[in-house]
Amino acid sequence: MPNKDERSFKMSSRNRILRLSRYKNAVLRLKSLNFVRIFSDNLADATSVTASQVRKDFSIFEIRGNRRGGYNADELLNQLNNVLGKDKLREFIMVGVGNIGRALMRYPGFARSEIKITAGFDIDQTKHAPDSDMPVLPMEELANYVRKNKIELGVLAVPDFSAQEVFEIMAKAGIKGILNFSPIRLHSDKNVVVSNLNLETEFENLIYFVNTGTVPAEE
Amino acid sequence: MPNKDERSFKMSSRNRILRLSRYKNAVLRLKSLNFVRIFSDNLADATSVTASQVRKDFSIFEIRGNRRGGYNADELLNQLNNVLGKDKLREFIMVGVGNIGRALMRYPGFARSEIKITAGFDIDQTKHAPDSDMPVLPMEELANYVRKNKIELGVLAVPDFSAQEVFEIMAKAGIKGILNFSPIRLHSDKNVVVSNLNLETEFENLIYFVNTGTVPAEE
DNA sequence: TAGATTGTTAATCGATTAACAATC
DNA sequence: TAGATTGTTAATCGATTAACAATC
Repeated sequence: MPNKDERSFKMSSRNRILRLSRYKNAVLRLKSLNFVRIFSDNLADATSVTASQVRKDFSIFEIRGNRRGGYNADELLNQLNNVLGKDKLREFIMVGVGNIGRALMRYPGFARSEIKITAGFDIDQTKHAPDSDMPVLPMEELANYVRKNKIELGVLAVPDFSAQEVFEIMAKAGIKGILNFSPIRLHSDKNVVVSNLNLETEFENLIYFVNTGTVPAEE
Repeated sequence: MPNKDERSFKMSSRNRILRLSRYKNAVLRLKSLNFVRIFSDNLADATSVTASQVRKDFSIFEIRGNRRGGYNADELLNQLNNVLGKDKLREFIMVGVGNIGRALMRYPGFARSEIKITAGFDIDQTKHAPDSDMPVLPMEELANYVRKNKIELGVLAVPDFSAQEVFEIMAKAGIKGILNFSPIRLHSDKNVVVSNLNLETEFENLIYFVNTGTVPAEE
């Protein structure tokens, strides 16, 4: 839990949070161009939304600017990072060290961010590497590792036939949020938030819009 | 282009198409349980939407059932596959054969589907493997390969600093649809459909919903 | 036929946008 | 101060849901 008040948590749609991530990325880019003040119009242009939408989103998270002076770039970045939980390091375990799992463990894009995958778990003992600096451990050690290291987040990247079973192992171990790359759609109960990312579905979506010659709405 | 009439193409939202993919996956599962007739209520349960939503989605794509008898499982699967372009093999090139690119090239989930990555391209010559059955070729050969093999679709998985440049190479070569895994948001012009999938953003989204203890709406 | 389910229309809900008063 | 931009309210738009007549 971040240090902010419970009051500041708003029930928000997935799309709104996705936009906040994009604003954050745009602010990073504008800052690298030495912007000190950023206007809602700047962010609107950079992320292809309306300026009204930007101000509305900010307003919902009580991100306040300066009438006439826009938003201070540093402050804005801080506030967005705060909402997105980038105020401190977030540690993940990777469950399933196959193609996708291994790729994510090595993904350099996380290096600059506050996201870190600290260990992998797999049933295949040929993949085990307990002494690596990013260790791969047997599934049996998952619960213990999660407890000892106070891990709350995990990525699930196992084949379809074991997804449900592995989900339950993770939930039982106390994992609170799972990013699910398996092709099985998992349903979150009260205790675990699940975010499903189905690769085949993403490909199918692109194929549809290419076939029809239409353009999908911006996410 | 699929064999269907232009008239049958509806301008549709990304979310609607994502739901069609899910219905399709649910139908596959129900068929494997020997279902012959499928009701809108069955799909509603299986995909966590309302039965009204299912019928509305079908109605928009002129997928017709039988009053009283629901939808014939085989017919329904066919019609959904048709809309989603799974009526024939779709060939992709992979541009950027790093962690993510390689993982997708080897992803077994595509084997059963009508999605195939036929070749990879990379500037790093240590990655080149022109004689492999899934060849990795130099970037210089991309345009030629695309033309010769009539490729329309591609995955972009290069680092941020080269994303824009590589996008333009792909567009110029005649690629019509790009699934973009790079952290740079690309914008589609009239000629190329771009679908952006930002991994960091997906992680941030999960983190937000775990932190706030709220549950994201079903996509 | 009687009963159940579709297909579609109308009602509702939520998200986006426009407009503008507040104010820096 | 005059002018420009925010923050918020009201209007619009689009997507979801409810309801029910059509019909198998």
